[in-house]
Amino acid sequence: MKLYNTYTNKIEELKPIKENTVTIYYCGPTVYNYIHIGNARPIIFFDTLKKYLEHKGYKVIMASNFTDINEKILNQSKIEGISEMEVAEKYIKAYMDDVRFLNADDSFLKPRVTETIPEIIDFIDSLVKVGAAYKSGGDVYYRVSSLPEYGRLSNRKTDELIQGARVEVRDEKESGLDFALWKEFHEGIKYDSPWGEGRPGWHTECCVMIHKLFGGMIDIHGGGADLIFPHHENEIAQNESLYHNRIANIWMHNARVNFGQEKMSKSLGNVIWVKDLKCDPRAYRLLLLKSSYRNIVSYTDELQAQTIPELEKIDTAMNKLFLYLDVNDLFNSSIQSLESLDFMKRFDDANEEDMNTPNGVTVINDLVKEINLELRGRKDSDILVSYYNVLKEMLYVYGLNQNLERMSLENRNLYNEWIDARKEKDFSKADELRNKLLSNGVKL
RNA sequence: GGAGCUUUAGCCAAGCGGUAAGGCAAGGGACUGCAACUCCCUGAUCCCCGGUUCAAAUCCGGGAGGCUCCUCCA
Repeated sequence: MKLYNTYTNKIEELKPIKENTVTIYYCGPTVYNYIHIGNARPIIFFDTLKKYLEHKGYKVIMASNFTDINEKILNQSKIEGISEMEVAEKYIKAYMDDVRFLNADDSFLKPRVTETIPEIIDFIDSLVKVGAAYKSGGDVYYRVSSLPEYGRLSNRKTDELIQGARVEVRDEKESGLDFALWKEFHEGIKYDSPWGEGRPGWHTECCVMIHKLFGGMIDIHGGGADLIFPHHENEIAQNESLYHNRIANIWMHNARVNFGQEKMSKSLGNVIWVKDLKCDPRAYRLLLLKSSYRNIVSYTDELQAQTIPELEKIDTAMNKLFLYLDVNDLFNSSIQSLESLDFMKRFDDANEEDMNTPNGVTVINDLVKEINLELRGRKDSDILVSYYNVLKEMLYVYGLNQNLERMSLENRNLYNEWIDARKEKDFSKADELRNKLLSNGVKL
């Protein structure tokens, strides 16, 4: 499949390092607060990418980290009056709840900074030894000047960065571009190191975790586009200095979610927490899938409201089809009709093109229409079964699937009575049975 | 000041040189015991001005909006 690579600014063919296996890592949250619907975009996107690759037969190993030690966490612990560890635990749990709420697979690897400290210290130590980093006071900094190609990912030249730098240049750095690998720290959680008591800097953890988990280069490194500079640029720099590679063959970045015309961010305070989403979370997923992951989405309540009937239409078709197969005992067939294979191919073709989910959604809509026509018309069993199998697969890949269960024996009897009552034009009895079925949770 | 992205019907949106997908909303019709669902029909000189080409929403130049990054942020 083709994927847009931020590193080369080109759409490239995905060529897994190890045949039939794709390794993915994307930057996870600093766990000091709940996540908002913009933070949910990488969760949803990479979950979708993973499911698509699995649908195509790849084994996917995906990891996403937790930054569980950080000054924000320390601040939050003071606000909440609990320890840093407790803050981290609380928001990791909340994050995982949100992941499941968003119908994303929660089985990815979840490395934590606090579980990677020895490796991080070794890594920094090695960088010092090769001259790519230096100690200054109790801190250690990466020496950007040691890497001529610094800035490749974000298309920046170091002299321009110096001109544009708005950060105050701190005396302890050789250059304003240098970034901290280790910071002297004497409060809260702290670790002993060759440079004294302190904490690791933010940019080091990801490359160390990747190396620890995967033992070398990975296929895809992802994250929000905001991380391209400086975070990912700095990750690459450190890795280049030590391992002489760029960590991942393909760097993928999802665009942000705005709140209306504004940027949505915790610091601006205009956020919608995932846990506070009013609608079915699948409707939010659909909202995102209807746009390319590389385009900014401007979230409004109106836009969200618009996707709700769209999801309902898909659900309705699926429910009707499921009910029909249930009542007629047609689930056992694994027939794939030519028609359904054509839909599947169109769906795959869309996703092969850098995860063109808007076009994938179009295929789902087209299939939904065909299902409705078939259910209204000839009701060919083979076709209906194969449509079901294909739609189910598509909805699973996009995380729009529901958990449908077959009717109980009791409901099935009620259902048959309902059909009979309608045939006999006993409408009051029919309505009664219908209400009973609906209250029993049967989707008619 | 530097870098980049973006502008397609009321709204979302695809499109990557060959004559504008799809969805939502709206209007009209069909189906239906009621309700819901569903189906059919109706809509765009692709921000503006030049240029290249037999052919441009698509390429080039200029202009005007909108956005982002260069600073913690997915």
